[in-house]
Formats: sequence, C-alpha cells, structure tokens
Amino acid sequence: MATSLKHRLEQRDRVLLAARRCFIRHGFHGTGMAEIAKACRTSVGNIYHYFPHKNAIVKAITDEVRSRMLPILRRVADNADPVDGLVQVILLGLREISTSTNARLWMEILAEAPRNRAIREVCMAFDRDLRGVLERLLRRAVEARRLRADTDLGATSLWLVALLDGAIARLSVEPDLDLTRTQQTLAGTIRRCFKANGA
Amino acid sequence: MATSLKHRLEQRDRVLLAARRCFIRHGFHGTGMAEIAKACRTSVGNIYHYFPHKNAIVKAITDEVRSRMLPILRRVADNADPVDGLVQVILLGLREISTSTNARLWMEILAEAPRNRAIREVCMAFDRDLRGVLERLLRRAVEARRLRADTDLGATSLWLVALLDGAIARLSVEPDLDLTRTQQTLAGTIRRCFKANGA
Amino acid sequence: MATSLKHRLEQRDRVLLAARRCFIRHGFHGTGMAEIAKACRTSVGNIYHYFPHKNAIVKAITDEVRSRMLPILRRVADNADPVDGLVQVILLGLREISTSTNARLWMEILAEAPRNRAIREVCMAFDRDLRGVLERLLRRAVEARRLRADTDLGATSLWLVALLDGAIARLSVEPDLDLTRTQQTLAGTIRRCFKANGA
Amino acid sequence: MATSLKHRLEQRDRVLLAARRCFIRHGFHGTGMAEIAKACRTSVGNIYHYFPHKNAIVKAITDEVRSRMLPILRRVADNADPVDGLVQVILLGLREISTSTNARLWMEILAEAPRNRAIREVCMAFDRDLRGVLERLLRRAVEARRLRADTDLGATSLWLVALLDGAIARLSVEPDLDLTRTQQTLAGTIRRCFKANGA
DNA sequence: AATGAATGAGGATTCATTCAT
DNA sequence: CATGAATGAATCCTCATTCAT
Repeated sequence: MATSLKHRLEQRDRVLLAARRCFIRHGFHGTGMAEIAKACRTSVGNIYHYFPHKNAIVKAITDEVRSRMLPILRRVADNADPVDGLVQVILLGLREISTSTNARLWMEILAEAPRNRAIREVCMAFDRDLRGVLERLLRRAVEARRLRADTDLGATSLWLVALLDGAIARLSVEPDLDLTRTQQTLAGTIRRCFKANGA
Repeated sequence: MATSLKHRLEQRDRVLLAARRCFIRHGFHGTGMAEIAKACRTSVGNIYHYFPHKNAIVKAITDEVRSRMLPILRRVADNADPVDGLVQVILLGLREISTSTNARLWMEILAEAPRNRAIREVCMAFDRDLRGVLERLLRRAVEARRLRADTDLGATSLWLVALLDGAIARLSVEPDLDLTRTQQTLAGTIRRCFKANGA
Repeated sequence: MATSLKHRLEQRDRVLLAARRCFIRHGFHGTGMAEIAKACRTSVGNIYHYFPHKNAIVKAITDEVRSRMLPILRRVADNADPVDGLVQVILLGLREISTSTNARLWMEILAEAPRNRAIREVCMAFDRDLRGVLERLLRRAVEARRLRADTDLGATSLWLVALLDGAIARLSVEPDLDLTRTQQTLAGTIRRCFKANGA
Repeated sequence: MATSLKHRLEQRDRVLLAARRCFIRHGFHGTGMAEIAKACRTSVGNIYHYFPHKNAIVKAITDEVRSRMLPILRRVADNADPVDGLVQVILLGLREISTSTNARLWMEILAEAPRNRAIREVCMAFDRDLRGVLERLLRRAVEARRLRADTDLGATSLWLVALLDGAIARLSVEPDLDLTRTQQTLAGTIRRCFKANGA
C-alpha cells in the first residue's frame, strides 16, 4: 500500500520531469503525448493512469513552477527592512526565473493562460500571492517613511510584477542574455526610488 | 492590371484582418487555416494565393504589429527633453499595446519567437530599434546631467523594454486590467529616477 | 485568320515544349499545371484554351515523342540488306532514346500506359508500327536465307522491342550510362545471330 | 511480448499486402493512404504505427519484390554449365516477373526510381547483384571457350538486364501477353550466341 | 499497473479545373 | 485571347485519447 502509493508518486514525478524537458524544448503545443512517453520511458497509455488529460500535465507543471517561487516569497516577506525585502523579492524572483531554462517554461505558461482556464487560475492565484507580498512590503515602507504616503501601492506592485514578467519575456526571446550583470542596475534603481533609511 | 493589383492587396489585407481576429481568439497554434478561410469568406486554397505558408501569415501579422510601433518611436525620439521622451516612449508604447486586444497578439508573438526563426528575427529587429531609441535618450539625459554618468545605459534600456513586455504579459493574463489608471504612477516613478532639470 | 491559326499553333507548341521540360524533371504526376504555366510564361487558365485537360498535354507529348521515331523506322525499313536494316532500327532507336533526356520521358510514358487509356493507345499503335517494321525485315531475312525458316518472327520482334524498352529503363535509372560504348557489342551480337550473307 | 511482436509483424504484412494490391491497381502516386487503410481495414493513423511514411511502404514493397528475386540468382549462379546458368537466370527472372501482376509493380518501381532516392538505391543494389551474377557466368563461359575472349562482359550483362527490364515494360503495357510462348525463342537465341560445348 | 495498437478527426498544403473580368 | 483568382476535394500526416490485452 504505502509502497504502491510511493511508486505512484515517483512515477508521476518522472512523467512531470520528462514533460518539463519536452515543454521547454518544443512548447506545450509542440509536444505530443508520445514524446513525453518516450522521454520518461513509459507507454502513452500509462501516462493516462497518472493524468487524465494532457492539460492536466500542463497544469501540474504550472503548479510546480509556481510553487517553487512561493517559499522565496515567504522568506523574504518578513525581512526587517521593507526596501531590502522588495529588492530581494525581485532579485530572487529573477534568479529563479533565469535558472536553467525556466524562462521558456514561464513564457509558455504566460502565453497559455489567456486561453486555458486551468492555467489562468493558477497564474492568477500566484499573482495574488506575489502582489500581496509586494503590497505588504510597500505598506511597511510607507509606514517607515521610506515611501511617499500618497503612493498608489496597487499600481506599484503591478509594475514590479510586470518587471518580472518582462524579464521572462526578455530571457525567452534572447536566451543568451546575462541577467546577473544587469541585476545590480535594477536593484540600484529600485532602491533609489525610496528615501534613505533616514536618521 | 492596376485594378487587379489593388484587388490583390485588398484581399491580402482581408486575410490578414481575419487571421488577426482568429489569432487573438485562439492563438497561432489554435487557429487553423480553415478557420481563417471562413473568417474572411474564402476557400482555404485561395489563401495560398496570397501567402505561401500559414507561418507567412503569422510573420505578416508580426510585421504589422511591430511596424505600427515604429512611427511612435521616431516621433518621440526627437523630443527636446530626453526625460520627457523616455516617459513618452513608455506611455505611448503602453497605449499601443493596450489598444483593444493587441496585448494578446503581442503575447502570442513573444511566445512564438523562441521556436520560430522568422518571428524571432522580426522581434529582434524591433528590439534593436526600440533599445536604440531608448539608449539615445538615456545618453542625452546623461549629457544633460539628469542622470548619473556611471549609469549602465544598456542595462537601463533593457529594463525599460522588459517593463513593456511585462505590461503585455499582465494585460494578456488579466484582460480587464485598466492600465491607464496605473500609468501615471509608472510615469511619476520613472521621472523621479532622474534629477530635476536643474537650474 | 491564318495569322491567328499560326499563333494558336505556336502557342500550343510553346506549351508542349514547356511541359516536356517539366515532365522530364518531375514526371507527369509531379508536374502541376501552374508549373507548366510558369515555364511557358502564360497563365494557367490560358493553357486550357489549347488543351482541354492536363492529360491532353500528356497525350500530346506522348504523340510527339512517338512520332519522332516513325520516320526513322520508315527510312530504315527499306534498307537493301534486312540484317543491316534490323541493326539500324535498334541503333537509331537507341540513339533517339538516349538523345538528351528522352529516356526519362519514355519511361514516364511506359509507366503511365497501364493506367491511362489515351497513353496506352498511343503506345500500342506505336508498338504495332515498330513490330510491323521489324517483322517485315525479319521475313526478308528469312527469304534471304539469313535466318532459319522456323524462326518465330513474332517472338523475335517482341524481344527486339523489349530490348529498346529495356534500354529506356536502364537509362532512366542510371542517367549517366554511356550507351554508345555498349552499342557496338549489341550490334555485333545481333549480327551474329544471322547467317553471313552467304555466297 | 512474443505475441505482440508476432501481431506487429502480421499487421505490417497486412498493410504491405493491401498496399501491394492498391499499387498494382493505381500506381504509387495514384494510391492514397486512405485507400490502403481501407484495403487492410484499419485506420489511416494506424498505418503510421508500422510505417513512418507512405514512401516507407513503397520502399518496403520494392525491397520485397527485389528480395524475391535474389534466391533465384544465387541458386542459378552455381550452375555447372555457365550457358545453362545464363539462360536460367533469364528464364527464371522472366517467370518471376510475369507472375500474376508483378510486372506492373516492377514497372512502377522502375518509373519511381529516377525521382525517389530510397527506391533508386534499392534498384541499384539489385542491379549490382544481378549484373555481378551475370558477369561471373559470362566469365566462366569465356574460360570454357564458349564465348569469344574479347567479349565486352560489362556490355553483355547490361543488355541481358535490359532484356529483363524490357520484358517488364512489355508486360505492363500489354498485360495479356503470354511470355511463356516466346520464352523458348529467346532461350534458343541466347544459346546460339555461345559456341557449342565443344568436344 | 502497464502496454502500445487503434481510432478518426483535424492539421497544413496542393492541384486540376472553372470563370469573371 | 488572356488572366489569375477562386474553388474544394484530395493529399499526407499528426495526435489526444481509448481500450483490449
């Protein structure tokens, strides 16, 4: 029982791992079930024991990609200095995105979202979380008088998220882009948007 | 002769217009030639008198989308005040993107680029142009002492472009987003990154 | 009137010439009307003023190819020496076949014949003519006591025709084959099958 | 496992058998995948489990047709009397060709070869084998002083092959032709080209 | 659980032919 | 006579999904 459950989960993961590689290479639409089956050395039919649809695999991948980002958010959200926290969210987010070929996957997800309810919902849930963290940090920055009180926090968090999405797009179009070099410039610019931690 | 040429161009445009609508609704991959044919009330075969591939239609749409942006860039590039110019590029870019359902189309293009050479080349050419304009404006800002001399212009222009890409992604995931409201916040933030046009 | 008729015939020939080139390159099935139209710099529709079907073009080409062979036959049939005549038929036939890229065309015709009544009829008519000439020569050879009286003339003429067909097949599979070198061997062998022009 | 492999091979054969019948009736180009599918009572898609292309089916048929000829060659090549061997090669070759509707298939193959690399290669390999056998027999005939020492063996083997190709062409144009009747004439003629097995 | 054969609709593309201009 | 746009059925091939084994 326990063993069989363990096996189930392992097998499921093997499928996901294989699917992820395929999706990165050929996109959601460009990848067929047969390709995934071959990549994880199973049969096509067997995959359907673990996922009811192809789309369920896509959703699972989306979930996974998203869930890898969440602990980063939580860790950073409690940073003593809210501005440091914000900069950290952006920098860690960028690092996660630019790891391996994640950008391609993120891009695929972003493009799929408009026409795929399941994916869209995952995206929106994640956006809510991310923007929640960002807005909480921004509010703390206001309280700490590092940010003007009349700042539109919603708008600001929106643009910060857009910055991450934009990085995804940039990376996926120009995969050779070295984000680490330009990160410092971004971090500096963001910091400069806040008042110094005044005496 | 002249009439037939005119007819050809009109028909070509009808195909593109129909394709555009279909692509917005169902994406490049989700749209079949039959759907396009029906949408412009021709036969499938006839479309092939105007475009050699489905991909040629995709490329033509990409070209068109991109070329609508170029005059905006040129107009703005010569703005007397470089900071105003930069803000204008961003704001006008956003307006163009958010027009009707353009964001979806842009998104589709961004997602297609990594795996479609023809599209990628159009994108890269456009990026070059856009970043050229941005960097020229940034350089003028440095010369006008509105920006620190040690600013990494390449990095900065990259992030500005990413901001636009990010807006596309945001809009395509949340089509109901009202960008106009948040635009002012962005414009203000950008302006504040530059020193006042000091006396 | 006369002029327009002349023009008609010229145009018809232009189509045939173009079609011939296309058929040699891509075969009957591999050549589209559009390709022929482009090759003779007309419109597709215009070709249909001169030929009711694509198949009519194929038939016309077949006719032409065949009719080029006929005068050769007639000229040779009256040769004083029947054995010389036979050898000449074969050698001239081979020369005609191997001229330019005729073998490909002949081959295309042979392959089309089984499934194309119009072509088959042309082929059979030609075969009748050719075998008639051959059998007449063989009969004269018998009369001249150059050939055993019990020879099966029908069978012999059949195998001589097969030899020509075979040469077509060989040339079309190995286009670089140099038939002229091996011709002499064939001619010698054939001659040796007959008794010397005895005293 | 063993069963499934057996099933696979059986199914593959069923496809080939059906394809063969279709090809004989309508030619390679005239036969669609749908027709083959119907002829072996499967779906179109399923055929693609057994063959990657339509062309792979064509090649498999070509292989099969050719490989049926090879054992004949081997058996005959070791004939004690080289002239008997040669006559046998031709006669058995003819019998194989004239079996049922093989001629049509051979013809189709010959016509396809010039424009289909895979087919051409099979044809050329077969030609090499066949001409190898023929030349070996001819050489032995020379050694046995049954043939003039200055005979051009290459040319002679070429014409013998052409004779077989020609028979194919004849049969495919005139399917009612009764080759068996004329075979004796051919065999006799060939024999007479050699000197008697002199004492 | 695992296999992979089978399905059949749907994918893009081609092409002979027609017909309005 | 000439054009080439239009048609639409037919081409090969792909693919998510089902199902008997």
